[in-house]
Amino acid sequence: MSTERPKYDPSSIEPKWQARWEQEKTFEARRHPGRPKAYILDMFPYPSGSGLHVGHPEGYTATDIVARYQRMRGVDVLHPMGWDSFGLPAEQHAIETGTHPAQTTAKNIATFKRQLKSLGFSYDWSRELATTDEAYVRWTQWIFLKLFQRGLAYQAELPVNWCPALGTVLANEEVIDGKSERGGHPVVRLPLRQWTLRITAYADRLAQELQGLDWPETKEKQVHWIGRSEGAEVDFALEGRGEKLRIFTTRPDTLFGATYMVIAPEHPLLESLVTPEHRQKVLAYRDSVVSKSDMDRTALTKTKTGEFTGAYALHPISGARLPIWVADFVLGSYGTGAIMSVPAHDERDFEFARAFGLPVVEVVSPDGQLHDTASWTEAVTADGVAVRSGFLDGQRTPDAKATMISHLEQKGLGTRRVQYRLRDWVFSRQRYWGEPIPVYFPVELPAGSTDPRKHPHTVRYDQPIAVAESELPVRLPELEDFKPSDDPAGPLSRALDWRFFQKDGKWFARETNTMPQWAGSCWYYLRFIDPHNTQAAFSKEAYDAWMPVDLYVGGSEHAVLHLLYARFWHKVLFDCGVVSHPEPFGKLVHQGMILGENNEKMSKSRGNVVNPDEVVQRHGADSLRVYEMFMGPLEAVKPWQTQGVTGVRRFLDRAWNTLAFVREEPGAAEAPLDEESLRLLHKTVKKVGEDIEALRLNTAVSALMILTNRLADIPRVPLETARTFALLLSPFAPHLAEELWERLGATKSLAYEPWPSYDPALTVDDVVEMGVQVNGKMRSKVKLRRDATEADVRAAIANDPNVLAHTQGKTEKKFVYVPGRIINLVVG
RNA sequence: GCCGCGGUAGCCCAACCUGGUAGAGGCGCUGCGUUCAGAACGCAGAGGUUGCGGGUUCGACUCCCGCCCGCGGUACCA
Repeated sequence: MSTERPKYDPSSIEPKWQARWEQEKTFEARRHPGRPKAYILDMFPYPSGSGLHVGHPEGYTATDIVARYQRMRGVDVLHPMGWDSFGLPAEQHAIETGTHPAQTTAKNIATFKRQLKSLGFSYDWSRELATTDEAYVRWTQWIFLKLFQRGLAYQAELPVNWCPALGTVLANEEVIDGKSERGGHPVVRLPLRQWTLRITAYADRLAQELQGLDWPETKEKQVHWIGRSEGAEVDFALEGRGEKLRIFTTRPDTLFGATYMVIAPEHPLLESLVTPEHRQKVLAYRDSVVSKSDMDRTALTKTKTGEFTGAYALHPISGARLPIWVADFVLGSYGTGAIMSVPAHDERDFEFARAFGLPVVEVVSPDGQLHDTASWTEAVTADGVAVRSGFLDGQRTPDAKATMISHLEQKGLGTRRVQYRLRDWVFSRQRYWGEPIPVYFPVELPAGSTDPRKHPHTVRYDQPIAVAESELPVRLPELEDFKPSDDPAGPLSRALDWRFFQKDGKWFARETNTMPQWAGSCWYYLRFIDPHNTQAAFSKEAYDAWMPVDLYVGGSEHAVLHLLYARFWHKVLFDCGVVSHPEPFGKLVHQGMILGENNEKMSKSRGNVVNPDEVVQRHGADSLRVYEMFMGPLEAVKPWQTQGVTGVRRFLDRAWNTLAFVREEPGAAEAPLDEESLRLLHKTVKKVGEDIEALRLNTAVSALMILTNRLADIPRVPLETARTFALLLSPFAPHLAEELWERLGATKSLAYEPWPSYDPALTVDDVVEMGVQVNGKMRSKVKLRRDATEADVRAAIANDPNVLAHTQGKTEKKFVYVPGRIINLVVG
């Protein structure tokens, strides 16, 4: 063949087209009146120091394909990218090297941006933003003030995991066996003033408004996380005391089966109710538990532990004396931190009762008969009929619950109550590299003190004052030293000139806690619609033009936290009238993780990390993109196969060799396409379009491969066919497609070229081969027109020896003929 | 334990939604062509009791029931 022809060379084609797109601002999002819009969003990355890994381009390629496809269909597309750039690693790096986190962050962003650009994604880079930008922080703080003004941001004393050696507060996951995961330093549980967001006020809406969303199983995860349970709060009198012990139960119908009470080790009444003779043991037990993190408490305690306090509660109806125990399986942070124990009908209570020899009384019976619990090996938790329960006797469980609650409410002994597993969101971090919380407090100076930076003073944390909107953003102070101190107030407390200021002759102190990394990602999708607005977070026009997000793709590790937090903020903004949809993300897809070649999670320590830069260098961005889509279903977890990339590279090579020179062939413009190839072409146009819309990108690639193989086989490819192919390929391998498009005679980018259409009549074959079964077993095949009649079929198979061999001497019982599908002779 | 997803050729995966000839595509393997030889390329080919057991049906990878295995999430939330 003509050896003069250039080979497919992605290393020259790809930079050429990337430069062209950038220069011509091809992908700047513009809204045209009357056109449909699509807001196609990736979860923006945290720009880590190690750069992009092959997992990033998976979701990004999928959205890019959809974005490019939609543009070709005449849809206005918003497809932005930015950086979730606050975060611990940059701060940790600062502590170790003294490099300012802003510097590290800028450097990492530059690397990420270069890598993403090398993959040819069609982002509108003019909308790039970073959560660390002051212009962005300003509006993050503005939203915080909205929460604060609505009473949804409040301060509370909460126990945290404080590690004095590291000088930091640790997440539960970072504490193992009472020691820090990193370094093994002791960790103490310490109550600390924290900003908290009242997400529980939105619990029901967050659960219910999931219903209309096109989301995967993530919806169930969120519902479970929110964990609504309905029940009652009941007050138990304490023997010999004025106070009551309030408990929460979902089974008020089992009240008569309560044989003892259990309170959490952190219960406020514990100290005062424990009797002198039990005091020592109870307090020792409490101390042993309280120092543990929640994780350890729940993970390590398979067998129940606890102590009797010596105190008794009185049953609100029967007046029976119920011993009060303390045990760590009762959590201080859920419900009221106290329970009534009904061992016959609750697994945990049953276990505890057996461990400590407490009585088990049956009050719910499957058959209404009375049973002896002595031989029971487990609790009966199913619904049944109330027994040994006075006025409830004979009632089914649901009725008994309702009856008991009304009774309690009537007598003033308890109330109906809905309880959530979801807790309010601890929103402050004792860190430097985060958004300052835009709040300050009055400072009181005792006589003789004039300057809180030098003299003793009291900060009135109980009187928080919102920073005026006009003064936003509150910027981070410059620090030389990012090291934590032994003060849990965090590094900002050392920036005295920043922290303390005077106004109208009075001293005030700024909040020294910062926001968690989640804050910035809670609303970035809103800033993308109007990223340069200096008057507002975004304009109403921009909102109406682009919102809501039509497709949101990102990892399922964010299924609960990020996606719940963002929805929460959105709903608050909805209530403020700032946004006009109750939900921000219409359709959500989680891409599956890409494993290493050895089928294990990619990690440096396993030595199985694939670097996308190397793949791009070797085979080009188009090969990487197409391979990642071809690996398997987008949502599936799948292993990397280096040989697979080679296979895709061969496909692109073949496409190049088959199509790049079509125009130079004499007579290409008039060359006819044989009927079978024509049908395949139309089938492919149909399938690729449908597959993109359903995000079945693996099978779309496969369809393109089939078409390529066919075109490579026919003697001459017509120019129009080659042009159609380039358009079909372009969302997947945009650089190669643009290059082909140009070689086939175009002078401008194909980015807005109309997506090819197809003739439905050509997408079905009129002659099909059908299987012929006898009694359901395949015996032969026959080629017939799709619209063949039963008589045609009978004629066609009448003399088929393979069929006759199995029907000879038998009588036909049934003749099944599904046109285009199957023929089945049932004989006997 | 509970919830979710999955199990098809040596490997990655189609076909399952909507039952109808088990195979689209890629990798690997075998043979042939090409080559001094290899790589690349081209052509041809082999390879499966669809995790197991039962049910429904003329017909089950597909639908239903029960189990086994793998992965992810969650874990004493009263």
